[in-house]
Amino acid sequence: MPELPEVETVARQLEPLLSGRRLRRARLLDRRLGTPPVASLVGHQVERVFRLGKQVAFELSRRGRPRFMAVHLRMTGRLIWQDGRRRSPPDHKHLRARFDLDGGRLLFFDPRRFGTIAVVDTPEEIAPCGVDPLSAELTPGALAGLLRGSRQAIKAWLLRQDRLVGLGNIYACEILFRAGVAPDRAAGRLRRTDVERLHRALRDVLTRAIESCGTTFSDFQDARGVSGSYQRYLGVYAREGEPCPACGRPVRRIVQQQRSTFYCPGCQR
DNA sequence: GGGTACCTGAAA
DNA sequence: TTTCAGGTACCC
Repeated sequence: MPELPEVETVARQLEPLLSGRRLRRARLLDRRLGTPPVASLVGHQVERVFRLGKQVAFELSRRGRPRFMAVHLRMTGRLIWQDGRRRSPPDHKHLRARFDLDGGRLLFFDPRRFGTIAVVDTPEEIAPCGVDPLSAELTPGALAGLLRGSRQAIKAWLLRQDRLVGLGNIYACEILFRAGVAPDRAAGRLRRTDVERLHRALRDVLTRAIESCGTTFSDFQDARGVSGSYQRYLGVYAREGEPCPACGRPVRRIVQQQRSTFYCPGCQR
């Protein structure tokens, strides 16, 4: 569940569940995670949970000194809060890290093992360098400035985390569809009206997706896990051959950077 | 910039 | 058996 809306959803759900609880034990269960000093956070209290780019960030503190843990879900990571009274699930398959807090535990599952965990002293050390598409900073003019001079295809450009943070394959496709911009257009060649439509589409699609708690394909549900409903609104993603919801022409799939791009050749120019 | 690699599981 | 997957680090 790993693009901006899904990460935002996870952070919002965890925030009230974890805030104020003290960390009692922290265990990494997969060598691939390396050796972030999670044990040094034991005894700290969770102050807040928030999204930073595509990462779920935890601010913890002890005696007024803040520290931060950042979890990147990558492709298949999931963070699940489990109430203290409930027993651990019998199926601990893919459990990669476990954090015991007062009254419950935070479990990190990750089948593909691409996820990462970092422990740092300041949020700047976590922060990816791009602009958050939902921040007030990203005006249409600012977006035009970022795009200027780029010869990259706009679809590939939207995936660059050093320009905008948080977009992935699903939302890059959906945003271009909403904006009516063809995915192979050169990013720096978009006209002013294209940039304005792109800016609006960024806001509209992401805001709506967050309201829907993100997109979920595999439809498992868990007590406190996340299952979104934005897939209901997807216009083109994973809809190759189906009629475009706007014009009825079949949705087309192409490959850019070894990844699928879905678009409507009628609506996107 | 674009290709390749990193992992595992589900679906074709 | 092969292909595909919501991500990104690292190679030329």
